[in-house]
Amino acid sequence: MEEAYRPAAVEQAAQSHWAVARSFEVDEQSDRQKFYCLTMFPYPSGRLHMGHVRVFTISDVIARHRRMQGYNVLQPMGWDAFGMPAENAAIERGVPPAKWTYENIDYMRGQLQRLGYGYDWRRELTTCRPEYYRWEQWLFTKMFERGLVYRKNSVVNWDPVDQTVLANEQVIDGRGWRSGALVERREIPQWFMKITDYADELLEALDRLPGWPEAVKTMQRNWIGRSEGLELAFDVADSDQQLSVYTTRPDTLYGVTYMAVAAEHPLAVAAAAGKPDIEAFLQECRQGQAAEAAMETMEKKGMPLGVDVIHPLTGDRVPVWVANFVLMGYGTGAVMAVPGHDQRDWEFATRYGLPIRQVIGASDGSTVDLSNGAYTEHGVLVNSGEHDGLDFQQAFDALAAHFEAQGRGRRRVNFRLRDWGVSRQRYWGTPIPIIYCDDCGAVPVPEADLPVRLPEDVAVTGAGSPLKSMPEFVDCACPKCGKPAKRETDTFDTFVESSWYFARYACPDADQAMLDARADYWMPVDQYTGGIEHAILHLLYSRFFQRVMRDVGLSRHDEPFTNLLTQGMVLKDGSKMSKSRGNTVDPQALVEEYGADTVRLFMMFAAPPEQALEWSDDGVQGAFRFLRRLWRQVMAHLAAGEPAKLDTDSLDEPQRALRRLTHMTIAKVGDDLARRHSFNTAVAAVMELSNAVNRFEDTSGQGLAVQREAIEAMVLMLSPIVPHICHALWQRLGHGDGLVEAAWPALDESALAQDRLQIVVQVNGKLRGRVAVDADAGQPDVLALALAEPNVQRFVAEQTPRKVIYVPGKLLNIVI
RNA sequence: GCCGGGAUGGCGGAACUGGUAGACGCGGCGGACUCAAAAUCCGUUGGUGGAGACACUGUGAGGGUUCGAGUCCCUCUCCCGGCACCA
Repeated sequence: MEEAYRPAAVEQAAQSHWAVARSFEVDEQSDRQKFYCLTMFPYPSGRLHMGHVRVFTISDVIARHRRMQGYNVLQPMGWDAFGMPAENAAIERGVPPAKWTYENIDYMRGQLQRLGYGYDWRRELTTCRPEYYRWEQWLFTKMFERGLVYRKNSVVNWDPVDQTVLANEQVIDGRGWRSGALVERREIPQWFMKITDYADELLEALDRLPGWPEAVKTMQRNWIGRSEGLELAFDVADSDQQLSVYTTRPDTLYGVTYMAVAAEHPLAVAAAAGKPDIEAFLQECRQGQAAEAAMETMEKKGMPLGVDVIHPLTGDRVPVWVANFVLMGYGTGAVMAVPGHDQRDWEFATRYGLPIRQVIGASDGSTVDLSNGAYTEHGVLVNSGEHDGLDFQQAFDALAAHFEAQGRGRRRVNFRLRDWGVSRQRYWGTPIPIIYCDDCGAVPVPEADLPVRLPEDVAVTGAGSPLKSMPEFVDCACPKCGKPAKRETDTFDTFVESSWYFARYACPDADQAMLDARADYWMPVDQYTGGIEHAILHLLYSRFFQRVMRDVGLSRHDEPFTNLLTQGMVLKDGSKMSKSRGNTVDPQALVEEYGADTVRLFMMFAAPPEQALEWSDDGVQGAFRFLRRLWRQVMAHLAAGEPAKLDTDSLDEPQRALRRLTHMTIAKVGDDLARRHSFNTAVAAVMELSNAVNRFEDTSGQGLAVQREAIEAMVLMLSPIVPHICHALWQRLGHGDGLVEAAWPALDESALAQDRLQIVVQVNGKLRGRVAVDADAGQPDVLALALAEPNVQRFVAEQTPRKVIYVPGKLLNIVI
């Protein structure tokens, strides 16, 4: 009786072997090349979901494959442990966020271990622990010293009923999720990090990241949004004030027919004094949410302020409007409107009956029609006085020089990228290490007093941060003058923790410094894997922090991640599987029913990693069936008798054919795993080899030898994906417990040689037949054979080929 | 609204550099084994026509380039992700 496949026992045995042998614990003492394989660490939401299983399995497959190729592989795991869900759980269930978080971590760690991922658990990081966050507090104080952080007002979603700041996702249809109150925009003072100081470097370095997907680099380029333009001051009529604007289209200056300012702009605020209708409009502009998507999609509205500016070239009076789509936080909070040549300005002008003036003509002299929309191409200036006839660049240069000489304007490079606001009015985060003193202002907490510990035993109510009502936290002495002072109660954006954790894994226990020499050994990350949803924010902040760490002398690297794989989301019912949407599928039940290997195999086989994967319960069965078939196949092979020693010179044609497939599969799977990250096709290729071995019934000595080679290659090639069953099969094949240390199977190029090839024959590009030819046949031989094919004859008939296209070894196309 | 991506059988997907569309798997259908079922094994499976050989047709829609287009170009539709406080 054959031994049956029992996943629970097989997986338990393999995992305890790895644990006892400390297979995945690595250090810097190695003569092998290092390979740092990392996934974006999870938020401990309670249970693993399918998105986690997908990304961790991808990374584990890459890590295990690299090990087999001889690299010294580091694969760590940790917890992005601060964040809103812990506070929400606290509000709903009364559990303190710390307790909830630590319990989730313990549960999820067990789930990860059950899935058999090859992590060095000695390096586990938990960002809500003071040993971790003290170093980001420390880095913040270093940035403070260097002038890389500052405080300014910025806008938040304000819930006027709960008297609290809301996250964008807590605003539903413009109302607070708990109170139902209409959300308002409110400005409060917040801390910012000067990521814009690095804008140029962050942009240019993208050109030197060949290991990143183009889509991600394009998104980051557009996000940084470098532009060259002109900053220009308009004089306010009947006043000594000026109104400054930034424009990338100074060539359209003669087409300005109105100006638009933000509701918070001083000019608007001043104009509202004593004018109830303007005041009412400004009030209306404060309604609504802070999210940019909301601002961009809302109805464009405005109102004249009754103030004019003087056009700097024509001297005409130009009316100033206040408009709800102009944001005080961007640029100067004011724009010059050119409705003839800017689509948004055109729509606004059309709505309010403002004049639309053409000042740009088509370069080819064709007529420009402004009745259905703006003409936004670069063209030639018209109706522009002495500047008529200039092209975009000539006009730009002429006007810039003119206004620079006048002192009224200057050329400026502008970025769409804004400084990173890191203040959050929440409890469950890293305390911002600042003390406010009436005399000394904002003072960073001295290094000796770090970390500023977050009190963990608190009651969270949902109405503001509990820190504010904790005198033992707030009240302190000014580090400079010693007078009574108040501690900052805001905490960091949780993106701060995830902007440097990758480096800390190298030296998680360092207690004298944020990073030590071990980080230089392991960094940069060789392969970083995570969700495409992080393409901009997390990845850009991490690139910024890596440079800050470099500039304060902690690292010698510019970029944190050499190669990036952005895996698609696991969707259910067409949208992202996430805790907040409540549409998760629990992998635990599947692991219990089929085992970790089945779940891993299914995730890798169901879709290519970059693509979104629409979840379906079908298919898991198929993965399980394949593993059972594989198991039986090995058992049947072992029962068939002892193979002879493989003698490649004495093989017959079927034996050579199986051997060719074995080595073709080794080449393909190696390439699929390392270069293409195409795990689904790697699995498919091994399945094909398995099917071929099943059909191969030769039990002679050499027949069994060729089978043995195929089967051992299959077990080795599948081992990164389904390591437990392969560990057990490798044992049964007589290799002991050593699979985890085994090398990737060697490719025998000589096995790939073929002496006959199949050539596809087309007539006028349509498939009409196939011919078998000698491997060294040339086009004339192939053409002669092709013309002899009856079906090809039918279509060629008496006609003379006009053209023959031959793709050597593949295809012949006869054009008639 | 802006930026990025996607769409291929009943389903997940394959086709890597413009060269055989549908590999591999799921599901379906037919059969073997079984008292029966499950499991397993064998065969078959895009659509239409045909006994068959084979032909026509087919990769979201419409157009184009090419000997040849799922792949390249243009226009459009729908879906997904991001938009700075979800992580």
